[in-house]
Amino acid sequence: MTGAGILKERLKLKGYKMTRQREAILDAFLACATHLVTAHELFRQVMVKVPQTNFSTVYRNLEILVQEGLVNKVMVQDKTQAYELNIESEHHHHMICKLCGNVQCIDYCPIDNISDSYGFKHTGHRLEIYGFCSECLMLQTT
Amino acid sequence: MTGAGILKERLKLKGYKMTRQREAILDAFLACATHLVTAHELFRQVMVKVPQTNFSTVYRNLEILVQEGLVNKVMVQDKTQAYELNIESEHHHHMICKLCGNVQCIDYCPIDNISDSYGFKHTGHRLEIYGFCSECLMLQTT
DNA sequence: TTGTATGCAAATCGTTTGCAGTGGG
DNA sequence: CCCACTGCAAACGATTTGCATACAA
Repeated sequence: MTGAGILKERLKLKGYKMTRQREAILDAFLACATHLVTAHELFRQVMVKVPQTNFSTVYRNLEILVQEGLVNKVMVQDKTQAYELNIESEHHHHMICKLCGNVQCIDYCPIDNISDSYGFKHTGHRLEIYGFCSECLMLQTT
Repeated sequence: MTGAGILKERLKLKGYKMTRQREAILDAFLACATHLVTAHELFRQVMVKVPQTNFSTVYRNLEILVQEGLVNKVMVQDKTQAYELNIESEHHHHMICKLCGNVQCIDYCPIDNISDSYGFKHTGHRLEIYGFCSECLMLQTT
């Protein structure tokens, strides 16, 4: 197990039951959780494996993941809500192309030691970098 | 003029007509645009001056401001859409309290020279710092 | 006068909720 | 068996749109 079952394990430990729908949702989430996932993308993927799954089931399970702290609910500019894994080793930020909307991850993080200025206790942060990805840049110059 | 009329001027130059509602919306926006404003906050403020103003008018004007590049449409985690002035001199970031939701501005910006790595052309960014504000921290320790 | 801007009401979209039935442990 | 989980349908809140009217230029 490459950690692929990490969400299932955590939920089982917490006493959650493992239904077909939930399992499909967790699988689908892990399959694409290196980047941001919307509820709709997730729903679409889940439907492939467990076609009767209901949209509200997806939302309810996402909400459980958020409440258990396993997943962050996240907003990307001009988009709908998205979700990402909340595992320390996964800390990273995003570069978002303003033309094609493509999202790249970067490990670089300049915020590590900004904490606790202004009497504010820093527990986390979110950084998004906007611009143009290399593909779109090339298309423009041709 | 301290720049208070900057939005009006720009829109007039572009050929937009200046109605009472639009004027009230722009005034209200400028009055609180040092921080993030939601459409609802704005609507509430506009209603004080021009009570018959309709919600869709507020939305339509915000959309115009966004399209003219004068305002950024922005998402803050777990909140609804918000808007902020898009003027260079206003560049700053936010610290958002996870308890009371209070938003503080910080001028500090660690991102100035991250640009253009990974073949990505950096044109802008968004940084939000989450944690607990001093008031909430005090309430917790008492 | 003329076309832009507005008010109103209805539509739309994403998300949430109540309730009755299903099924995992 | 029992309670958590699901499906369904309806509610909900934020935002958008169509259309007839009002008003700035």
